[in-house]
Amino acid sequence: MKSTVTIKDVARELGIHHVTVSRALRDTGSVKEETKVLIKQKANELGYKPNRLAQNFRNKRSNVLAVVVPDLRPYFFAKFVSDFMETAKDAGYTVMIFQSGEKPGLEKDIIDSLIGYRVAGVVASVTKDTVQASHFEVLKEENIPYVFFDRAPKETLASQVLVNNFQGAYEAVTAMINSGKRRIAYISTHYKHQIFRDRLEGYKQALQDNDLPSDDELVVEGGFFMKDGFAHAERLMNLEEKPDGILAVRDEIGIGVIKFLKKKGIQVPNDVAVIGFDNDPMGIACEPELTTVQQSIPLMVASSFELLLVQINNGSLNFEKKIIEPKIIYRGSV
Amino acid sequence: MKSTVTIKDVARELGIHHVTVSRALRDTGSVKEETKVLIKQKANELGYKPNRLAQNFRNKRSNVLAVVVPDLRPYFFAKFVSDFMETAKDAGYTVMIFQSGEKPGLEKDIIDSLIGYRVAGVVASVTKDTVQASHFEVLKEENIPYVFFDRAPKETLASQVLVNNFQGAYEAVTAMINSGKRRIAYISTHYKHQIFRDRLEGYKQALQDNDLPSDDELVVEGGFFMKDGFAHAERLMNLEEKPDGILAVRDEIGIGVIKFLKKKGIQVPNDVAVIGFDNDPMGIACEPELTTVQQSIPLMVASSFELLLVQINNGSLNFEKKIIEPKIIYRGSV
DNA sequence: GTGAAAGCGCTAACAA
DNA sequence: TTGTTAGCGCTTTCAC
Repeated sequence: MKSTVTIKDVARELGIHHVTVSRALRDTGSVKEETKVLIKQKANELGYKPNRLAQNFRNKRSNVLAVVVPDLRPYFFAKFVSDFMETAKDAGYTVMIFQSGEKPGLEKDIIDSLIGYRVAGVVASVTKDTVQASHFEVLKEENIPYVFFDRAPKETLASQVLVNNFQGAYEAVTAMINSGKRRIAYISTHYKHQIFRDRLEGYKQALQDNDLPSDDELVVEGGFFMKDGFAHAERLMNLEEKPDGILAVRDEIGIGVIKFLKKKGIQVPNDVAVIGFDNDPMGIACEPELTTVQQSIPLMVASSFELLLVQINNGSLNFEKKIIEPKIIYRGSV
Repeated sequence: MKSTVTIKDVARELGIHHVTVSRALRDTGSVKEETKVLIKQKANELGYKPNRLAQNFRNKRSNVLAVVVPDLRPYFFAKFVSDFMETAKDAGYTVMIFQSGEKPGLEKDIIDSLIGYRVAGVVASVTKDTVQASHFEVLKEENIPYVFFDRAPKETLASQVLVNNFQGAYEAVTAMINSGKRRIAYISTHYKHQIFRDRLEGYKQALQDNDLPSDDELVVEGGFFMKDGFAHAERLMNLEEKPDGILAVRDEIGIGVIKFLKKKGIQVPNDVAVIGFDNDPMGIACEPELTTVQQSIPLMVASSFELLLVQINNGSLNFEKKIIEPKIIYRGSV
């Protein structure tokens, strides 16, 4: 049971001072090339692993980045986190992930604990009920930079990477109109959050620009999953005047819609067109394959990371807003 | 720009010793109830956040658990990690996640860095090419407990939570036989890893127990995604003697198979039955819905966590093997 | 019940 | 180029 090796152990073995070892291992200060080689060799031989806890503690800041998402399971977040981790790793950072479970209270606790870990920076997508940014302000006090992606609080002076949701919805609705649809519905999850409202606005604007009336009974909200899409579709198709196109705020909901329509023998896209958001691979599993509004995750990751790194390196917080333009992926449902 | 608050700040404000503050905040040792209340109040007022870096450093061990998975994106891993994080959080642990990208070399680097963070424990599912457990042994030297889940190295003396893959495949094949299928194929990802081999064995055994011949050309391997399932299905259906049932090693592959069959106008399950593994919600998106072999993730999480915690609390490593029995979720593809 | 002392492993700053 | 000193914030041990 060999106990943990420290720089002092390495130093003792070599009959030198542990500070020299520290310098050599980090390629800092000046150490004779010869001793440096010797040190690295010996460190390796003894199986020395730097104690990050001590390092980070001493440096008053860790090399850990925190990512806070509502839920890790949806493909969009899983993919973002996965890609972000790769990017961070390549830059020498380790990532801690936190799930707020869409609960603002939990989100606040997470932020508080993040401070305890003296993370180097935070990337967050807030819960759908997070309107205020107040619980993020403590990060500012601690001088910990943070960047919002995809979902940001309504008013915040932090950097953010957002998707042009208005445009995404606008184009999706326009695509359906272009393929001859005239009565288009919108299924949202809760409206509270800006991104869902932006989509709603884009939807309405597209109708208006095409001289199509907007009908409140075609705008429904609530839920997150296939079953919710299924239920909403049922309600919509029971309307006096049925829709001939449905925009779903998430692919999963869109798939639920398609499943309902098919069950009722309604043709997709001939009778009713469907478009979702997120480019979830699940959309390829369904039949017909779901047309979707894609938000480039690699681009969002790159931007988020960049905006964060600038702040970390400058040691100052700043405010920059980056808008990602969405793109419609045409498949079979429109 | 208020600088960080430490226990000394709290102590000074109250005119007491910082050690007393430390004790009060952790409810350790004996502190007069009255002062304790005062201390907590003041700490809260000043916005004191314990410096975890210092705490963990001083304690020589962090309250961080590491989870190492090949890839965070597949639903199985995303869900496991998500659930595991919840369980860990409730027990006061924070989680660091790492992706090995199915690369054993990277996996080794991850383990090494984990030691630097003095994590309290590690839960890992190894890459499909990890056969030896040698790079995990360093954890043993550092007395860091670890548990394998789902995929473990071939020979290891660490605790593990595995699924009875033999049984899962056996039952899946039996189910197809019971519904009248006689010529059943198996699409695997690589064979290297034990879990995929176990499934192969279960497949073969089921054939044998039903006096059905085993035909090598019905066993194919390679790939991970829908497109791979699609391609394999194409090859299988071009055979002289076509299969009437296909067992896919992953749901995504199974869905690819179904997509191919439907494209060719082959009826599922009437002409060909399909069963996958993982209970990926994606399987519900496809039509017909995919019958699948489910491995209870909540059970795996609970077991993994428990096996890990026992070791952490005992301060000793031990070896326990927990087998989770799979369950077939019947949907429409068989 | 509270305080004083010591030290975890590391690195910045200064000295030689 | 190398060594010495000091201290990060916290907790354990021992003394009062």
